[in-house]
This record gives sequence, C-alpha cells and structure tokens, in this order.
Amino acid sequence: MPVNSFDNYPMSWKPDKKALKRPFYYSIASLLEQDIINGFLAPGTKLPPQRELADFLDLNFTTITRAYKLCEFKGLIYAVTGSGTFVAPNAARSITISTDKITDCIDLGFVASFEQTNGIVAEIIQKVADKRYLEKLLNYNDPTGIPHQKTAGLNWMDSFGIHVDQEHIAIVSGAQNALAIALTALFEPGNRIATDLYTYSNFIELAKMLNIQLVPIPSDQFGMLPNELEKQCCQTKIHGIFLMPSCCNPTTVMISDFRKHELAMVIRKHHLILIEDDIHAFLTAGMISDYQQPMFNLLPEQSVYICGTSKSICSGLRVAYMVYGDALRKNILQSIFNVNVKTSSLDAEVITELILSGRAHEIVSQKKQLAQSANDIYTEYFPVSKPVGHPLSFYRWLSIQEHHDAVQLETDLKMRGIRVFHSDRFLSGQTTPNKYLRIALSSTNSLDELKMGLEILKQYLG
Amino acid sequence: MPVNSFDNYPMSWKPDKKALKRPFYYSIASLLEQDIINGFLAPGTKLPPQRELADFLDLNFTTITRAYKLCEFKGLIYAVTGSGTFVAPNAARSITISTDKITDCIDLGFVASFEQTNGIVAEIIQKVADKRYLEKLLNYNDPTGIPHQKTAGLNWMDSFGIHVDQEHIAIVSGAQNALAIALTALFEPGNRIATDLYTYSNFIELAKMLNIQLVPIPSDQFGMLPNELEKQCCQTKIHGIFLMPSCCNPTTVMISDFRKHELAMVIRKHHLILIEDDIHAFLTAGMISDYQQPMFNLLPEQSVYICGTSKSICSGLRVAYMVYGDALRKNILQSIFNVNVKTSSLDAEVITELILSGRAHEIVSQKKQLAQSANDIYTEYFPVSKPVGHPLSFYRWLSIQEHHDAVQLETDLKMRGIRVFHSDRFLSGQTTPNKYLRIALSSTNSLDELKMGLEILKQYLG
DNA sequence: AGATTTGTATCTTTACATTTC
DNA sequence: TGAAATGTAAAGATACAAATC
Repeated sequence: MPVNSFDNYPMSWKPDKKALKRPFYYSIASLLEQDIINGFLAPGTKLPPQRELADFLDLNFTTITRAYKLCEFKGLIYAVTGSGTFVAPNAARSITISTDKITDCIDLGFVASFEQTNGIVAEIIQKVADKRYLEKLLNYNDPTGIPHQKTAGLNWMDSFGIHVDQEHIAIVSGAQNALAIALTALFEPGNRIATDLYTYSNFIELAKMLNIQLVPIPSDQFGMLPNELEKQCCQTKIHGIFLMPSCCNPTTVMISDFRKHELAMVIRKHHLILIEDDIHAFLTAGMISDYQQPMFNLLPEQSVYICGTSKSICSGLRVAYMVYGDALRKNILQSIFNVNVKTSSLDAEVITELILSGRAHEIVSQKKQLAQSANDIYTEYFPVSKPVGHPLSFYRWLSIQEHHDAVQLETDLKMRGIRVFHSDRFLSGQTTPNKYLRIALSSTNSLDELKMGLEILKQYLG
Repeated sequence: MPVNSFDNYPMSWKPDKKALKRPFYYSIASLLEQDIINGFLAPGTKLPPQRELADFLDLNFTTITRAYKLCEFKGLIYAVTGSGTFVAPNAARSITISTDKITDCIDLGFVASFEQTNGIVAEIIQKVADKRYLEKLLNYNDPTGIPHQKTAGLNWMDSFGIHVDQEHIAIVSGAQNALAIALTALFEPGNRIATDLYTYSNFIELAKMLNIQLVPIPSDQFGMLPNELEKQCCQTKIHGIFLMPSCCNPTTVMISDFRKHELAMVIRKHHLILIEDDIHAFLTAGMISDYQQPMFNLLPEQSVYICGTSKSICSGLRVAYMVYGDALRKNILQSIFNVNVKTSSLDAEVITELILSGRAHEIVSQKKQLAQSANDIYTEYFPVSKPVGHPLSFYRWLSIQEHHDAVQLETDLKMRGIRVFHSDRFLSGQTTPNKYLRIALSSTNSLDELKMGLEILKQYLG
C-alpha cells in the first residue's frame, strides 16, 4: 500500500478518507455534494484533478471520474478537458424565476407582460362564455387543439413567417410547458444542448432537472458565433441547440438574418435539433428591418418552433403554439399526452377569439407603447452611447463593474425595496468576468413605480 | 482468438458480427433495437445470455450487459437474474391511450367521464365570466393556485380524508400533469418505481419517456401484496411506488384498509416515495364501507397525493390538486415552475366555483347514476358469479381465454366497429399467461350506444 | 512545438446475488 | 440441496483527445 503525505500538497478539496464507504464513487460524490451545498466550496473553485485525488485516496482515477460525473449530472460542477474541474456558478441554489412570494418590493426581476391590457381579455372571456358551442370545449377531444383554434394560431404566426399544416402544430400550455415537452420528447438524460453563454434561467433549471447538459457558446452583437458552435460540435457530441432569435433573454440580442443562415449551416451539418423559442416574435417581425424569417424555415425538418402568447397576449391563460418538422412529430405528440393530456380548450378558445376578433393586435400595440415608454424611462436613468439589443425589449441588460457577489447584490437591493437579477443566474456554464443585471421593465404596477425602482437602483450603483 | 462455431447453438438472436462498429456496446444495442422494432424479435422472446453472446462476438460479457442495459432503459427488453433477458411485451409500440384520431367507432377504449354533465359546467363558466375580479385571474400571480382556490380544493378533498395547510397543496393541470411533475421532481433517470403488474398505461409511457424503470409487483383482490413488495425492495434499490388505491386502472381493484396499513409499513421501512393517484376517490369515499382514509395520511412525509378533477367534475378543464409532505415540497414547486409555470387561474376558478356552489356534487351524483346504469348494462352482457372490484367503476376488466395476440384482437374489434384495449397495454413488466380486456363504460354518447358496443364485443368473443 | 496535464470513452476484471434445476 | 446459469454492481486498464505551458 503506498504511503503518501499530501498534507502539503495544495489540494482544494480533501475528502476524509475514513468517511468513505463502498461504493467509493457514490460516497465521494455525496461528500462533494455536501461540501458544495454547505458552501465550503465556493462557485468557481477548482477541484483536484482526477488523478491527484485518486492517488490521495488510493483508488483508480476512473473511480474519481465516475464520482465527478455524478455531480456534473446534477449541475454542481463542470469539467473542461485540459483545464480541470470546477464548482458551477449556480451549484448550490435554484435560479428559477417566479412570482411566488414577493412582498413589498418593486419587481424589476420577474419579466411580466404589462398586465394593464387584461381588461380586453376579460371582455373576450365573457364573449366566449356565451358561445353556443361552449359545452363542446369541455371534453377530452382534440388534445392538440381544435382545428379552428390551430388555424387561428397559424393566422397569428403568419406574419412571423410560419406556414405549416394542421398536422405540424399543437397547442400546449405556455412556452415553458412547450420547452418541457420538447426536451422530454426529443432528448435523453446526458444529452447536450448548445445555448448562449447567458440564457433563460428557467430553461437552465429545466435542463438541470431533466439531466440534460448545456454547452455554453460565446456570442457577439449579432448572436451566437457559428465557428464557436462548430468547434464545440466537433469536440463533443452535441444533440441540440436552444435559441431565442427575436430577443435573447436576458441579453436582448437579436440574431441577424445573415447570422441565422450561418448558424443554420452548422446546425444542419451536425444534425442538431433546434429549439427556437420565439416568444418575442411579436416585437420583432415587421418592426425590425433586419427580420426576415424564423430559423424554423431554414431547418424545418429538425426544428421545434415555440410561440408563446403569455408575453404578447395574456400571461394567465397558458397557451403556446408548438410547430415542428415531421420527423419530430411522433415524439412530440407522445410527450404532449404524457405531460398534459391536453391543454384546456377554454383557454385556447379565448386566445383564438382574441386573435380572430382583432383584439389581440390591439393588445399588442398597447404593450408596444408601454414598452416604448418604459424603455425611454430606462434610458433616462441609464443612458447608453450606442444602443444595443432590441429597442422594445421588456427587460434590459445592464453592465455593472463592481459588486461581484451575485447573491449579496440581489439581497442588498431587495432590502432597499427592489428585486433584480444578477447575470450569474443566467449562466449556462462557466463563470465569466463580465457582470450584468437584468432589469425587467414590464412588471411594475405603473410607469411611476418603474421610475421609483430605477431611481433606487441608480443610487445604489452610484 | 477462440474459434467457435455457434451455427448449431440455439441462440434466438445472432447479430451480424461484421456489422459491428466501435463502440461495440452501442452498436449491439442499435442492432437489437432495430430487430425488435422491425418485428424480427417478438415480445417475450428470450435473448441469448450475456456470456453466450459475448463468446459469440469475442467480447467481454459486461460489454453485452451494457448493450442490454441500453435497450432495457428504452423499455425494449427486461432482464431477470437467473432466468435471462426477454423482449418486453410492448417493446415496439406506444401504448398511450388518447382520443386522437378515433373515427366511426364505438369507443370502449379511452375512459372518458360521462361527458353528459358538461352543461352544468358551461353554466358556471358564464357565472365566472361575470365576476368582478375576472381580470385578476389573468396574470402570472399565484403560480400554485390562488388561496381561495386552494381552500376550495381542500374543501373538496375533506371527505376523502385529506387535511393539510395551504403550503402543502398546489393546483396543477390535471392528474397526468401531476404525475409528470411528481416523476421529474422526485426521481432521477434509472430510478425504479414499484407498480401493480397491471397499471395505468399512460403512467407506463410517462415513466418510459423519463427513463424511470417500473418494477411490477403481484396483487390479490385486496391490492398489491406487501411481502412481494418487501421482497423486491430487498433485492434491488427501489425508490418509489405508484398506487391507485380507490380503484386501480385497469383492474378496478380497491386496496382494502388493512392492506393499506400493511403496505405503508413496507413503504416506510424502505423509504419509498409514494405516489398516490386517487382520481377515483369521489367514487369510493363514503360509498365503499371499507374505505377509511388515503394512504397519504399513513405516510404524510413521503407521499404525493394526486386528486384530479377530470373524472369527477370536468375533463376539459385541466385541474388537479397535488398534496405533498414538507420534505417533497421544494422539489415539487421547482418542477411545477419548470413544467407549467402555473395552471390557468381561469380554469381553476371554474372548478372552484363548481365546488363552492355545490354544483360539483350535483355533477358527481349524476355521474354515479350513469356509472350505475352502465355497470348494470355491462353485467347483463357479461354476468359474473362473484362481483370483483369497484362496483361503480367507469371501466371493467374482462377476463378472456383465447385471442392471445393483443394487437390482432384490438384490430379485429376495431374493424367490427368498437375500440377496446387488451391487457398487454397495461403490463408494467413481464408478460403474463392471463389475458383481459379493459372495457370503458363512460365514453359512448349514450347508454344505447354502450349496449351496441357490448353486443358486438359479446358476439365476437362468442 | 512538444511534453505535460487533465478529462473522456470504452472495455475488462472481479466479486457477488438470485434463480433454476 | 447445491452446482450451474444468469444478471448486477463496482472498480480498474487502456487508449485517446484537448488544453496548457
């Protein structure tokens, strides 16, 4: 038995050899998990290399590989060949963003959707309640949507550039629900999905829950970098890619049309499944001159296009349209049955009526006006020399220099009466030197309240 | 290199050695999957033992283990130590039961819920549409349900024996949605859940999609056998158990109160998470003298109790109540955010109003009457000497002697104009010698149509 | 630029548990 | 009843690929 003295060796983590029970790999993973969750190992900490730790514990290094893998699966750590293994930025906490339990706080965190327009929806609900065929909406029939509801959806997406038949669209219960369906339908645990380095935190949490690994890809002002995507695809098996082309959450970046074509080429070459979350299409198509079409049209056979109505029409009625290529159809329908059985035809009917009556467009133009005002107010408080990202975005991405402790910063601001989210929440992988805040503009009860919130923020950041 | 001639050896499956590419385990699994899906290997076929196939292919036997495991994960095969590895009963097909695409057929397959009562629901929708606070139902707030809606839910479940506070109940989008949330929240891919040998086929499909393995446990007329459960728990790591105590779908068995206590003891001892799908509580509590309480009350800290309203109140409004112990709360809420964000407060409000106005109870008694009539009709066609299972069940479990080809039987009957489901669809694991049909009584447009369907069935079975 | 560091993927070895006969 | 058949679980060996210095 080799006798080593590693006491002087600089290992960031030394599990208690005596605490190990068989199976070793499992025992090591548990100890590591504990130490991360208890905060003994801070995010970013480099763990001992597999071979070092193996020597220290008198084990084969692949046993450490196995233990590390278990923790990586849970999103606690991430590994880079050649560099080492590190504690993940959001290892010890859930980064899910929801409206649960916010009290006495101006909310610049959660991105709502200017709920002032819901009066119109209430009117339409009354209209739907008086329909002769109301009773027909209350059974198990048409699990993917009643034909006329699907037609209305296609109608709605027509100006975005989506044109498919009834067999390739389904109504589901909101965009997040669509993401859950897409991931469970089309991916296996352990699969890898490429995403922007900063991406939608509820997508990160969903992937974590389903044990799907995210591979962060760098971007520039036109969107994800195709050569970086290409590099990752060659390096390791990537199964899919998640993009929000019309307005990335949280960075507000819009993918340029030329960039869409470049990315599509890489995606096609490597047979990735594209999940295109186009929840902001209503703010972009017909508004931004560079907008030509969704990426779905470039890759119809290997894409899922998701168009939620929560941001554009009404957040409380959980309705989204899912559009997919024929090759993906069977699996997606299966997952819809498994996860939802169906989406309430009543909710879908209200959205349908809103679209067909033209009131949905009325809501959209009101929301756009509100977004314009909110963005104007934001620019007063935080002027920028050169505007970046979507001009009507419901949130902004504010670069901050200091205040590097993400959790502390969020807590400080909450104590001052506002809720905002630090960029670390949106990290799909490694930590980065640049730090930001995402400032939601669409969740306060009024524009005055928004001003108050921004004032507090500006004073705090000094 | 050993030179063998296995041509005379009786191996049920001999992959083409030359077709193998590295990695071998993956290549073997793909070939096996193809041969199962193409029907070359029928359900029940015994595959070559790991060591035999390894010798044949000049590989180590654990490489075959790995290949088999991959297929087992996908639900294509199952393995029994000592006996061998077999092609799964439902390997090559989806057994999901839905209403999609049924045409010109009397439906005795899908279990609907006597949709004749939906007129009452339509009335209540009109009442809800006139509420002053309608607009307040249309935002992102209260993702787990508005307090008064939760209270109504607790109210509804009071007579079933459920008594918890607001923090331990959430409103989700139907019972199947609750199952999806429970499985993603509380289990990992590869975990094992004990179920009845015959169980709800959409649960089987859901587990398959999430790579959760089901371990079938034998039952008798009082429910699952505790000593068999105990045996399996000792043999292999089991993480959870799925039960439908009030009326097992498809067998109509009700778990006796003494059996609930016996099972609870085993579940507690082995720290299983109990998923209790009590969708039929409304047919059982207060009706069946043996009913005392849900199993949740015996194991509150390690249970999820699911009470869907689709069968009892209205199928088209997707609302279910999820009740859980404190230890499970955090994970369940996380999964609710990940999968649903929230359930439409409009739908929840309609169910709430139905409960509070007393109309829900009116619906239930109508449905019970319809169920009584339907069961009476069924008994005329298929009399039984000694009644088994729930007397008011919405479906019956008919033992059949011949007609052993499940797919053929279903197809034959469809050609004769009725849809029914063969027991093989409900098998959570191995094949069994006994065969049944599940006959839904609650899906025809009228009781006359039910009679017509049963008549066709009776003639066919001779 | 090439050796070193570090992680990944696959296959093999070993020990063992259950069922069958 | 105990040897043989069969599957399971964990750990080790080998080859390799990318990043670092």
